Amino acid sequence: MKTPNDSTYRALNTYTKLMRAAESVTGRVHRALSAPKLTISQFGVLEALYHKGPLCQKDIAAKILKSTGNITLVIDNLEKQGLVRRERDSEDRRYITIHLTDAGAALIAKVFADVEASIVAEMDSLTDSEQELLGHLCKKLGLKGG
Amino acid sequence: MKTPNDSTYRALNTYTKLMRAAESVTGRVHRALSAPKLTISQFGVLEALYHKGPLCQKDIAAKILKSTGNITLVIDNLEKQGLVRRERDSEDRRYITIHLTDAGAALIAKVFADVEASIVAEMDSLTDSEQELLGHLCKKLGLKGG
DNA sequence: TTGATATAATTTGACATTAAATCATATCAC
DNA sequence: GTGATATGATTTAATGTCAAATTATATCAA
Repeated sequence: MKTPNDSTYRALNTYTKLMRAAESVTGRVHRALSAPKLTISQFGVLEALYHKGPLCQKDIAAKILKSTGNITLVIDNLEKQGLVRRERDSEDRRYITIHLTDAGAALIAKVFADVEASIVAEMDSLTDSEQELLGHLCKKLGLKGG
Repeated sequence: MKTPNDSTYRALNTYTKLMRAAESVTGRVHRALSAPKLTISQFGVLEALYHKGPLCQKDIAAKILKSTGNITLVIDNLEKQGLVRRERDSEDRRYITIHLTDAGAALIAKVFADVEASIVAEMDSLTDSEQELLGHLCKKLGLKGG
């Protein structure tokens, strides 16, 4: 027989497991960032530029789900390390386009490959069909609020 | 036929969906913390004290997976708000035991109930058996590294 | 007892994060 | 053109985060 308490218990339990799995997996995947001394946000910015080409800061912020004020600082730090450069748009001077430097491109190519390999290794504890199923359930869950 | 690329694609895809689901659900659950103006860490500390009783800072750090240096600051801010108080252990003066104040206990009881209700609401987009399945897959995934 | 070692908490320095305010530039309505 | 409004980037203030160094206290070994 199903009671409200059963449902509550099940929901809380599932939520906890989802969070633990996500933290545990990201924790291990992010180890690939420690050697090159990249923060997660820095990696996110480099990866966005690597896969999408030069972007303005607002678009980068939207891509990695951070505030624009934050991006300013993250770009500052990447620029200090010579991994990206800023270029003011001559058409609309409100925009600044961020480009990977050669060093930045080389670094992110290497690091992204490492991260990718590490994700594949993590997912290896599930069979193909389990992965499909997990993906399906996660999608259903994430869609809820929009 | 299965190729390495299929596997890689599937793994990356599953990983992305897992991360998006986790972020999306936590994002919505954590809205319950914005009205009482609690940060996630502050909530974690109050919740630990609420469910486990008074704890020393080292134990709190272990419980919410943060560094002890971090806990010092979070407790400072909670103390300023009158939600917790520090008490130096008279047996072993290296320890400081953190207690909820009456105000802190009242606040966390209310906020925890809200968070709990919001988790249940989130999980409502999955059936009971889907929740069981998701929990099972997450557990299997999280266990990988220890 | 004294010295080495261990442990809990704090401090420091660097970076991240957001919200809100501000600055510079662009665009739209008139 | 001028003024109102919108938009991209920056700054600021408050908090969080870690790693590493430091401080205070305790314990163990000789």
